[in-house]
Amino acid sequence: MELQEAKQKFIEAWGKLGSEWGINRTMAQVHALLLISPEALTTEEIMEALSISRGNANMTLRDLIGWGLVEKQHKPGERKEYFYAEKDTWAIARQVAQERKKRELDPVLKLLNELTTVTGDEKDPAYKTFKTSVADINKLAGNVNKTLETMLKAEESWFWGSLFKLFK
Amino acid sequence: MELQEAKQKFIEAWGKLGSEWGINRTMAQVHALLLISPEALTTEEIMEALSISRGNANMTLRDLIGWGLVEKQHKPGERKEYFYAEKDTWAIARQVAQERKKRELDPVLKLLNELTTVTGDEKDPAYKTFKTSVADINKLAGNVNKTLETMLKAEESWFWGSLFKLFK
DNA sequence: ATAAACTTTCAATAATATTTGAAAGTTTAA
DNA sequence: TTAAACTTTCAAATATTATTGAAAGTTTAT
Repeated sequence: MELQEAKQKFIEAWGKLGSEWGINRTMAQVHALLLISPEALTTEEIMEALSISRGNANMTLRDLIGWGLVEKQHKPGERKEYFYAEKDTWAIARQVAQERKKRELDPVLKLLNELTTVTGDEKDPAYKTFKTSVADINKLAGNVNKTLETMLKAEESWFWGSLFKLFK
Repeated sequence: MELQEAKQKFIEAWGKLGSEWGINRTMAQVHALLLISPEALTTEEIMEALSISRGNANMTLRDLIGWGLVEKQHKPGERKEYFYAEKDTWAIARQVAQERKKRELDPVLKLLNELTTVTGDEKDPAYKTFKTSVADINKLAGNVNKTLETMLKAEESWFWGSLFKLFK
């Protein structure tokens, strides 16, 4: 396969994967483009490469910066802003995990904890089932949370190394 | 908090979480409703409880069955179909992980492997960066894949027990 | 102060995803 | 068979989300 075709497919696949996981397709594609680019790119170049508008490129880049996946760069003597993506995959994974934990898991955990205080009639099956289900989900969410927290602190080698030792 | 309000909030939160992770909001809500219901429910009851149309209820239930999260039940002497959700949270987590792995991770892994065979000029920075990035992502995806496979086989107690020992 | 170079905003538009509801299909009982 | 009870389908309508592009805003150099 030629580089040009491979790039194309990679960007497409990354975009699809992103959209399947609730991440804007364009955002994933811009990220993919920057990931495989050795140099930082300008807004113009990104617009051109992905055929998107200036407004879209601007907002998407801002979001990516918000996720901690991309940073602005300035070249001496130039007015233009350049955008560069973190290339360390483990760092990317941690960053995404951290953001989604903060934005989505934490609020749910908070609510689940509140829901465990629900009052009702112990004889009522609806009440009992509700309590059990919520308690159960709460426990799993707590476990996921702890695992993520460990992962966020961990070095890649330590994390996978330990996991593999565990899983033989 | 009263049971009625708590149910409401739970269904809402589950729907929101689902939509943030690329799962249709209604599907997540129907799942939530069944999760906290001690009895199997009919299509009518689900339509009523969530104010959704018959067509929507029918399709959503079919999808949930496709995900292995809900099953049909029949009561003797009745024509109506009843729907019941698996209540074991660990089983749900495994089921979801398995489906998403099959539908989304596996195809990406396949593509990534193909992309590692890209040909090009070793002196070309674009080529080198592409190869490195893809190889790196491929490795991480492989690790995630192996971990999921282990998780799919694992018993809950063993899985989290081991994880906690590991993470002290 | 002015203008060129560049970035940001956001109302309008387009694209995508979800939902409806009525008709068609199926199954069961008599 | 017939009809009632129930389920499924899918084209059309609606709702949601993403994108455009031109105007407004900002910064820098002269």
